[in-house]
Amino acid sequence: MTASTNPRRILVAVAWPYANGSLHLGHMAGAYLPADIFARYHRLAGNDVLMVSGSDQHGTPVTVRADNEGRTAQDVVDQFHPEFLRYWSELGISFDLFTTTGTKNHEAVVHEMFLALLKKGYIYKGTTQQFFDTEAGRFLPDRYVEGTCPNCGYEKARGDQCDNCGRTLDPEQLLNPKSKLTGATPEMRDTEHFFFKLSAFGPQLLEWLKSREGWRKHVQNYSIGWVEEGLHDRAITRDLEWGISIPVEDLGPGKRIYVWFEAFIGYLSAAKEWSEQQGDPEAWRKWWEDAAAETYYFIGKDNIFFHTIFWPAVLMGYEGLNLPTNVPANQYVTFKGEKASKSEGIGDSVLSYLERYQPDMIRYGLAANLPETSDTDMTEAEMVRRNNDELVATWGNLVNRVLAMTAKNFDGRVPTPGALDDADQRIIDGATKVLAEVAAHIESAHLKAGLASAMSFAQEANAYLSEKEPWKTAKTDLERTGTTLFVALTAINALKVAFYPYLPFASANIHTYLGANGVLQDFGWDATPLEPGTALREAAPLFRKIDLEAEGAARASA
RNA sequence: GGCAGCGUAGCUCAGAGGUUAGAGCAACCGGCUCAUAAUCGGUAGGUCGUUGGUUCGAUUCCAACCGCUGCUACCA
Repeated sequence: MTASTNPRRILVAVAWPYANGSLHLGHMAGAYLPADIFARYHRLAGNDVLMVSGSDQHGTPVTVRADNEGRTAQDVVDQFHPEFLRYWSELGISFDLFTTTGTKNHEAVVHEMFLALLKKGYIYKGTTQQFFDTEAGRFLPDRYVEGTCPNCGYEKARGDQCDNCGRTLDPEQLLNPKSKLTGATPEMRDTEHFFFKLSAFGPQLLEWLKSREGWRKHVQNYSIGWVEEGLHDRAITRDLEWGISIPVEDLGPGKRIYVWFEAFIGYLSAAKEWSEQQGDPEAWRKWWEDAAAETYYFIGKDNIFFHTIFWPAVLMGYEGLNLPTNVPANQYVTFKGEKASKSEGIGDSVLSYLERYQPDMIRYGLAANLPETSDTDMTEAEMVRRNNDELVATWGNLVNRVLAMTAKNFDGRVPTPGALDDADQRIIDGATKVLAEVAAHIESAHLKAGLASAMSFAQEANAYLSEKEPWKTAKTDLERTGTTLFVALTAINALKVAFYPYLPFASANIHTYLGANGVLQDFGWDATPLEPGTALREAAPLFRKIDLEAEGAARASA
């Protein structure tokens, strides 16, 4: 409806989770929820959004779990990929496609890109030395080598780092190195690999990074600092059996493409896969090749290097595909001051939250405290508090009280307003203003601020009701009461849109309660004026108030 | 060790070279009763991590230090 005549094309690229375990709320807050809020806003604003990601099947974490449990890597993937799909469906994370890196399509796209870069001379062959476990018959990643730290003498230092003194290490520095797989003493062997000529892109990357505007400073400064230190070429193949094959024979068997070199190519292959599914195999080009298209990568802070340096360099080398418009990487959510853990408390699997709470409650709790500029701390009690004091009390109650009064005094129909006074007009204007404000915040990836703007207008609307006291005027002046409720309904009608990216389930309900037909998504990012006389539908409270102690008791006795 | 981000009210977080530093919650006082004992108004609460420096003026800029987090190139 408001779909502009010239819709922007927005690619929302979201981190690929390793299919090696359940996700926790920190993952949601770090990447998936922000991406979804951003995507939902842009769709409603009439832009062409393509939101993609998928399970990362490859990489060490998946094989580690498989080894530990005596299963195949594929078996592990087959367990967690469906679980991820459940999160998205139940939490309302609206991917256009959530695929995996195990598809034929992905392999083909990776091969094509590899060969193109090889042909251009950005990929070359080289030899390195690496520890080899003769008992296991395989090369060992640095992490798989354990030994005594040459710096502090700690005996369980890993090949990449000593956990005791924090020193970064090379595995050959370890005294008395042992394989973590078998305990055997590994030997150094030559191994041949392909390298990506990252060093060739330093100046180009630096110029690009310095010219970015609107990026978060921790993302931009960090990236610039890294490039300024000087870029080294990186091996993009590994001595592994699990992963994407190398499209040339040169290296012999037992080698695969490095997981990170192919994972980010997934953003492109997923777009292509989606296009195939749409019956329009060339559709992806509109997001990847048209320079006017915008690309946003939603990731956690640990992935910044890959998205602001490595992937852009690959794209620069390949040529013809869009570089990131912005990479609004988030910091971490900690739980009671500690980094999210998969084993306890709020760091529990997302599913355990979905069992107890409404998805909008979870979305609100996370969105209100997103780690946009620094790590944020969260507890279950704080999420419940926000639900009760903000979501239920301010927003849910506003909707409920206005609809109830309208049902009671106006037979459940939108009243016809009389003359508007200043207070009325302020709210009517505010309804338009809040949509503009929230939009501006979301556009600049200040999602927390967008939510705060919406909530703040809900408070204004509550204050307006206190001032107008429609429950009193209902006894004396029905026209005045009608005007008040009409104005309040107008505010709610706008807020349902403003809150939609954050609370899609509740907004869909409000849309229905307000007597509108069709789905909210088709009405655009504006407040379609309410038609006096429209019949409202029977409403139920939007959010459930939570008594944490009672819930705790129920859970304890369950 | 190096690099980056952060350190602001009891709690969770905003903010900015300059009139009395903000929000929500918690506390206290008052109003209202339409609403999921929800709401509205008000009061109180901070030497803005520490120490120096630049400046007419810094909590905001700079330096050092302390603390937290991440990265440090074969974990991704």
